[in-house]
Amino acid sequence: MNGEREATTNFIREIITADIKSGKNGGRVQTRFPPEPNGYLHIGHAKSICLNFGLARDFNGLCNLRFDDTNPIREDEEFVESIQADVRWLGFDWNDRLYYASDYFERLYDCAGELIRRGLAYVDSLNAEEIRAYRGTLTEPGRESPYRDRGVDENLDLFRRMRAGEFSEGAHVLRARIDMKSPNLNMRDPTLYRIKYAQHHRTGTDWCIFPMYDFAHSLSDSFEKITHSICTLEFEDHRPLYDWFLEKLEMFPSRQIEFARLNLSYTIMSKRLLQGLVASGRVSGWDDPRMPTIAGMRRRGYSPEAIRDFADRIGVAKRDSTVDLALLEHCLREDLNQRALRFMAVLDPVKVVITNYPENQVEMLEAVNNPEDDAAGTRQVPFSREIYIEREDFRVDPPKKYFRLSPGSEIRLKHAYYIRCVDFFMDEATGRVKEIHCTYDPESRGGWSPDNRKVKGTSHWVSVQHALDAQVCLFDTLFTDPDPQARAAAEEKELYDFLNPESRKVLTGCKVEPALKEAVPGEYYQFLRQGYFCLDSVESHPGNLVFNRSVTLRDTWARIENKLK
RNA sequence: UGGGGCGUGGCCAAGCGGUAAGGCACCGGUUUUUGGAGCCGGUAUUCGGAGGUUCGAAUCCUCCCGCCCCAGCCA
Repeated sequence: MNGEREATTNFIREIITADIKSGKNGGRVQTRFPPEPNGYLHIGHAKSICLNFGLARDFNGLCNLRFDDTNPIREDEEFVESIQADVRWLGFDWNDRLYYASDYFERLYDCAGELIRRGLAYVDSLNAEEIRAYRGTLTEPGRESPYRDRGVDENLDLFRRMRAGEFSEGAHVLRARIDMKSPNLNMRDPTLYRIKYAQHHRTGTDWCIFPMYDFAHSLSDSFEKITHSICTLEFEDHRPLYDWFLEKLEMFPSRQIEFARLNLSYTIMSKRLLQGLVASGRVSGWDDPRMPTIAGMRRRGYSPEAIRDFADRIGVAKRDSTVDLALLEHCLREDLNQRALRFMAVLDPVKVVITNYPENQVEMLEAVNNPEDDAAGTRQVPFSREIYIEREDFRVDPPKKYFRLSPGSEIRLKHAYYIRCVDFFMDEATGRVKEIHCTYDPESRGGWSPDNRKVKGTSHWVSVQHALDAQVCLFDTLFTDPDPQARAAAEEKELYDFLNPESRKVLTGCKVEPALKEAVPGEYYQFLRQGYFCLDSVESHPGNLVFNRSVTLRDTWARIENKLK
């Protein structure tokens, strides 16, 4: 990973640095990214991925990929595949260290047995409601289950029979015997195993008992000799339990460290809610370009470099925070500005006839592919008597400071000639401008004039007879409120009430320069003065170009015009 | 009125007793064949509040206030 910005230090790096210095774990650093395969990865996961793999990279360590697949009814193979594809696309490699918690089911079962033998776990036959009632509340201690003092042999037998499928779901659970009076609810005899007759995506029907997160996660980390187990803040209360298992079982002491998950303005990060958008058809799928998912962002035209840079810039801390979407967009623009090939595309075309330009003449003009990168070279763009320019680049009554085309004014056509507006025609029916007549200055070929006169405006354009038709999707934020969840809760409304009806606008009849015929998915393009675009990997087909706008360019004029109002 | 965390500019975030980094956003200027990009400059007398310790506190102590998380056989 070259040219990567140096991430500023953070409390986790300090902990690791101190651990290495003190010789803990022999100076070894090993982390892991442990997704549950029950949905697609989103930008919040990207933060965690960059953190875990980044730490391993920077401290000469390793980072494992481990699927936390202990709940068969929510998990699916589709997600284990998408997750691997997304992590790889982000630029990280787990080599041969791909693990599944389900691969540890036998070992976990043995550890549970050992806990029973040590008198630290028991089979409880209370039902779910009873267990909840016995747990107590935040302010009242819990009560011990009447089954809490079953003997070791009975517990072992019951647990074996749970595994053997002798009981129905909910009949029994295995619980740790810790402290029903603990102020930390997680320590009030937490459930370790529950019975579920469900098809598991990997173990099929081999198992009908499944370990709970706390038990499986702690031990899995230890099995893999994870030195620093990094998770989000809501697991802080689970740490005593995480440590309890490893201590009681005398296992490798992985250390859990918690950091604040990412929140991003104008979107949501909850897997459950994202799933809801997909299921209800409010978006086209997990990879809808408006989704904050890795798949959605990839399809939108985000680069892995931009996302990694973003992850480095937002930092890692324990404070709840919501990062401004503007920072993400900035990271994308900064990356794409360096590498995106420039093209001209007219999204809302209006025809211009250059009345003094010879009919039937076509000349090829040289255009720079990327002013930020000489190596990108140049291309030839066809010019002719009739061209399209952007409708908003012409005003019958130009406002102050407007220096684009208007009756009598002169502008530069990028890479081409200076043109001056001599006439225009309205469409009676729509009241819109139908056609503009201009004259061009033959001396200004290439966009310069011998007399060095200044033209303030430069417009992009496309030759009518050479233009390619294209469809362009313009995206805006998925929600209208920076914090739609909080807003919905505050106003007792539905989250969906704050979906942005303008989050996706489809433009048809756009005119793009002929070179774009060679456009391919996965490439990044800049449409001059408009923004960064990419070919839609799903909708676009040869002869039917569909571009997605990844992010706009900064638009100073829009800002000025807004202020004038 | 249980426990666990967190409070530094609009949004992130360094800072770890020696007198408030950096980024984004914003505002100026400059430059420009993208009103893009670039470049230069500006924006916290102050670190949730109040006391205290100290020659000196965002950093240490005390109290107060605010926000987040926890009562799944979810992760």
